[in-house]
Amino acid sequence: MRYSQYLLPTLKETPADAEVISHQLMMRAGMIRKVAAGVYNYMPFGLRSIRKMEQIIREEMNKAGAIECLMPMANPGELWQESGRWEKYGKELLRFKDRKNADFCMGPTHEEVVTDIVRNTVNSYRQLPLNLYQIQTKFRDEIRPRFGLMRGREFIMKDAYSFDIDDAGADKSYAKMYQAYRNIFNRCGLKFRAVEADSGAIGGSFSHEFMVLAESGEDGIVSCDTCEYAANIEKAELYYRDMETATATAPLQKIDTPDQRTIEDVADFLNVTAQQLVKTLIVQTSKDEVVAVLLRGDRELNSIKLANLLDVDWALLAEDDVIRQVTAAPVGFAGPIGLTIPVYADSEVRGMADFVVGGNAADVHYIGANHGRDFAVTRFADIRQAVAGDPCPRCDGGKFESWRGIEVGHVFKLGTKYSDAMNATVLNDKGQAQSLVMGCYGIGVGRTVAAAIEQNHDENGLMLPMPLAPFQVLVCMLNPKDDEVREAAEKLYAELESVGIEVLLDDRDERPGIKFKDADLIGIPLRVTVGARTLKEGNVELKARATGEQTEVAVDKIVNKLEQLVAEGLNF
RNA sequence: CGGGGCGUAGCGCAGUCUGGUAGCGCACCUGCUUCGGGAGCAGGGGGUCGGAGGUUCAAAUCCUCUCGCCCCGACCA
Repeated sequence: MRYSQYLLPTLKETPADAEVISHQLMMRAGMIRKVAAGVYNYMPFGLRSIRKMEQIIREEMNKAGAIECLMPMANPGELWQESGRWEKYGKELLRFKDRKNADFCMGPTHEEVVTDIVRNTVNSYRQLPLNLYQIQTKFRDEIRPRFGLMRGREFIMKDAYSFDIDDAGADKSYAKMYQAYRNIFNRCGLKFRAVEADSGAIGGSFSHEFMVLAESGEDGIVSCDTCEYAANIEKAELYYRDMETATATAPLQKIDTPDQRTIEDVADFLNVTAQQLVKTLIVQTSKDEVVAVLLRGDRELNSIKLANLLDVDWALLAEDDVIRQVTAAPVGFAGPIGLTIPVYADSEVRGMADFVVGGNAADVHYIGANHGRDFAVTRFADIRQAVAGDPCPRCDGGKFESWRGIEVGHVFKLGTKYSDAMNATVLNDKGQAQSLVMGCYGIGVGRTVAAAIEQNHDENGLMLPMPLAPFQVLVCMLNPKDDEVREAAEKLYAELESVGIEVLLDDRDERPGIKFKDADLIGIPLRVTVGARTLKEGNVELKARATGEQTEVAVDKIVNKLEQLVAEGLNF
């Protein structure tokens, strides 16, 4: 490709609305342009990386035995009504009507459609296992799209769905996908971790997320410093193997705490640490229950764990008027003593005695409070947010480390949730109808490219690894008006094309400074500079974008050298 | 959904408080010079100031409504 005839609109300045580095660089390098909030054009240069990502995914999926198909973006509402998600999915599901006033939605994921395919075309266990995948544009009307391709509303996703006759088969399908995902992200040169995750709105029983490690990641992850355990912070289990129920030693005492509402206020006022306080949260659930939740003063509630414990869709902190009604006190003085609603306490609270709690009255707290003696706990359970330093639930002595990650892939074991709801059965070897056991597996294509940029850039621009780079080699023709330079660069360009190397020839009539700055910005892994200075010696200059390493190579050796470097997939 | 901020040329911004008929840098076009890390000089094109309504002799500027975009929050007890 000739730069002079290509559409590669680079920006000298960072667009004002781009916050994270991948978004800024994708804009500046002319890879994407925004059309609306969370909706982007893939410009020619960016599309090349996207397509490479897709191809890596496609190859690994095929190798793992999955079969590519393509389902529609516009989904009939009736399929979603059948699964129950038409009501349940919420506002992220973009719904609309066709001219006959029939319900439709833009597919945010395709369990319904793929289940419909399989129930209509697969009748026997002999046709299983089956894994169908597609690489397709999805639409989710996100509350807050942000960070360019990182969280768009419209985005390209690879989604795969496995169908098995039984759990054991589903486990095998899951394991294959898990391995395929490892291969995919390894091929992209990404630093990532597979972590245990909450299965969220898609539903199901078990799942892993593939997290690319990056400061800008939206997800918190913890991993054990000793064993293999790693999990999304939403899911990370906490288990106290030596925790004993604490015994009360102090008497319960009511004390005045005028205007001391927050944990910090109360701790300071009583001259104790937050660890000696137990905070009482009033929580409202999707089933319209109100419960109290007890946590050590410095801990945070994990509302996903709580929702799972209570078997509800969501469990959120109650509105102020509900708190006032339940506690008969102003907000800030809730406590477990005398409450009539169920009280759920974090496991950690079991080991606490003689603590401070709110008094359910204005300006009153209790000290010397004890569960069992002063109030009853409906149930102790793991309901708090994990933090660095917490004990590992899987091994003895391991401690959590924490970091940020970008979720680029997610594998779920779904079970029979959708096949039951949509009556997708096959006959088993005894001739009986049996629900299919499903799994689903997604990769955010654009997000993975963005994540790769988060991990591979410097202050001058992109440094995408060879497998994802839009081109493999940039030939930088300095001063096209110099006949010798032009002819040498043109010849090199033609030769590289003929051996199948993806080459961009910068034949623009621009000053060297502009060409070098653009070269660094767009970050093609290998740059060959053809200029009068080195050409006199019969050489061109070879520079690796990622390392900055630079060397002169004879004109008649450069094609071989580049072929070799590209084949190795490495910057030298 | 709540809070904050911003919409003026392709990009980055000034002008808005204090109303007087739109400007700077980059980019773009023409010419000359220049040519190994974002050149110089000269000339030039491009904006219904997000939209609608209102106040006024006069509105980018003041008022009302509206649309779009960005950020933060949605864990206060």
